[in-house]
Amino acid sequence: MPAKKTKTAAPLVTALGQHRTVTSYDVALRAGVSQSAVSRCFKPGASVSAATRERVMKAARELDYTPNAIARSLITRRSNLVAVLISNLTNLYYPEVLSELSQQFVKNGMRVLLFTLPHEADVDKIIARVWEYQVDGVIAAARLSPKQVVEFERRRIPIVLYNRSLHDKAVNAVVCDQIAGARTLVTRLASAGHKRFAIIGGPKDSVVGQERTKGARERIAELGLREPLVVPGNYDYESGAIGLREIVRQLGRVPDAIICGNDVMAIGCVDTARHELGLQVPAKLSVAGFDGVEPSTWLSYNLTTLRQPVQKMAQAAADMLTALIGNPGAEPEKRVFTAQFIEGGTSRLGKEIE
Amino acid sequence: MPAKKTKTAAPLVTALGQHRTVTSYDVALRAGVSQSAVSRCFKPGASVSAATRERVMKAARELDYTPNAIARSLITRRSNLVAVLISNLTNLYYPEVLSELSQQFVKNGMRVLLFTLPHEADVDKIIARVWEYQVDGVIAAARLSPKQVVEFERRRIPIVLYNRSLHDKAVNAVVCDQIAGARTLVTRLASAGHKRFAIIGGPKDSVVGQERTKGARERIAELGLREPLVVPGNYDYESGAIGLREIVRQLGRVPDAIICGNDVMAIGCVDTARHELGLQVPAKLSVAGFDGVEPSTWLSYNLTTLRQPVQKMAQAAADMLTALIGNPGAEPEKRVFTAQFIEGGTSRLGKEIE
DNA sequence: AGATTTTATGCATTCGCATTCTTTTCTTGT
DNA sequence: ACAAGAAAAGAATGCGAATGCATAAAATCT
Repeated sequence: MPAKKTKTAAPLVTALGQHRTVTSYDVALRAGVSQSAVSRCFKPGASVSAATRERVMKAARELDYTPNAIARSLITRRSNLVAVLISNLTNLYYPEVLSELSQQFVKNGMRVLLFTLPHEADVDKIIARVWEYQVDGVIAAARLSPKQVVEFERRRIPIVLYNRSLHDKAVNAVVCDQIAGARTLVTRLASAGHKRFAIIGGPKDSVVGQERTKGARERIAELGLREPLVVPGNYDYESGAIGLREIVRQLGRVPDAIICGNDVMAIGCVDTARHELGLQVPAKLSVAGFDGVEPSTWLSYNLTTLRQPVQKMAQAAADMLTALIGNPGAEPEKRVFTAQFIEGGTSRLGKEIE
Repeated sequence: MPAKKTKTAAPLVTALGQHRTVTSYDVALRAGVSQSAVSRCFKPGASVSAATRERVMKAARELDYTPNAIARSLITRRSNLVAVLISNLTNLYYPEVLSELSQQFVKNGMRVLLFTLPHEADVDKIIARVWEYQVDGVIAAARLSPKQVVEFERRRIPIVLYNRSLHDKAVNAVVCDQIAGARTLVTRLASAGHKRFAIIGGPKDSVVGQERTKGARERIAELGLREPLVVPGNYDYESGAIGLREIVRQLGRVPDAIICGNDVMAIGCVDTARHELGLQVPAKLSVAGFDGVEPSTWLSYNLTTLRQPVQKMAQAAADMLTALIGNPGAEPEKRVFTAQFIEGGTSRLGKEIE
């Protein structure tokens, strides 16, 4: 019969100088208690006497013991990891989101596993990596196909979409009302006398971009104004420049106002107008964007834009996901925020036209 | 005597509709092989026959089996997690770094565990969270005290500092030669006739900022020019504005050139000069920054700056850390990169002064 | 003081997978 | 056709912590 598990543990440092990690068992040995006692000392609210806790904590400190979250996850089936999927950190808007999300999750005792999805990359392959880590939940601030979203649900991983949602399916999401925002923008510009609009839209696969364009077109139509020229963009500075040139070329003239799918394109548009085409903004052309990123507030631009309440939205997303993790069966919920209209200085908003 | 482990596994879906996760054992059962065989099928280069691999993979596909990285980490003692510590994602410079790092690590088969360190927060507390997850290594692109860095080494967690290093201790680091960059800047400006310099420096605890200031002062002194006024800054837009006002106030005049500790402050400085003080840049004042972030290239600024080779640096950092993880005993190495001087349009560099 | 409840502690087992060791099966040479 | 060696598969163990269960100790009640 093999000997019962002996009390003499392996040494922490072997003859070769390799180090073992300190385990709860080592602490137990040093404190003269059982491993379970040590475990309980690190679990808030567990039943341990003050004396035991004292001794265990002392031993733990002396050995520099830190509970192994990996081992813990294995048995509790909770990794306390949240995957955050983000398309494009170079997008100015996303770092802000990520930063806020990170803070919120840390506050809720969760850790953020970051997945950046470069456009070219095989998204499916990267997503596959998500399963492996048994994340408790996912925030998706990236373009996922409906199929991909459904896949998360099928695997019972709570997912909250950030600033996007699905047309044909109820899903947890935190969004900003893009259509309302775009309509406001048009309304304000139109009532200040703008008549000819053009739009530099977002990429085809961006629902947010589609909605911004859609809202603007709708409102323009409602107001009986001429249908705007819409050129595609890519959300980057260069797209704003190219878009403007294209608009001027196709129209053969400069429109009253250009609505851009985001701030960075608007900035590119303003710069190109001023520095390349010699067009005064806003005197000869009004430009507006979306998002309210920091550079939009810089004096050179002072952009007319719709600022998204990023902080509130990130907090909502984090809270929503945390709630879902506690209660996976909940009905999908969609939290809609409203963007704040920033008047800015890149558009004539005081009836100055004509 | 208790019955030997029976072959009939628990059902995947219980009566209550709760789902178990699919394990290698489930796959084994379905494929009619042992659990070890399944394990081997997912280990490249392991000894498995083609027939077995076929059947196992089929079963795995049918059950949607994904190996549990948590369990794997526990036994292999490799989490394949890398912690990335970043101060301030709102800093424009860092998202680029993070994005590159993330790509690189994913390419190397590692996952990024993100830790953002808000300035106010208790950094030690956040760092404590790093231990728990048994990360294989750490990239620190945040202000850590030497004590904190040493703590990582004591715990034998490989760490690579990004864009910072320690004065009194050899440590793995990827940096950009700030002093050389600053000297180049001064040299170029001075040879174009700039005589009176002022500096908007970085925060006191930023080594990078200190070096930039130091390099500039040194070179200014060497050239026999008047000692520059140095005002402190915080790396943000507002600091550039405040810095400029302060410089003008203290000097009672406008200097020939202002060197700013980073691009965003330079942008704030340019904007304030142009739009608030009515000072033409570069005609009346030259401004230069550091980093080469995207907005520095925008037409409104076209900033004179020292662009850091972020991509190369991030790649170097990722490679260095990956190497360290494979070979923890290696000597600390410091990889120094050189910033690229971007002439830009915010400074008179063609002997146009006087 | 004895009975009963409450609180602490320990034992043994478990999470899912990798790996060592052993056994079985398959090659291949003679 | 059979032995010897190689290759493949299986059984068993353990990574480090949490937890149900059983028991011991302390606290409360009668």
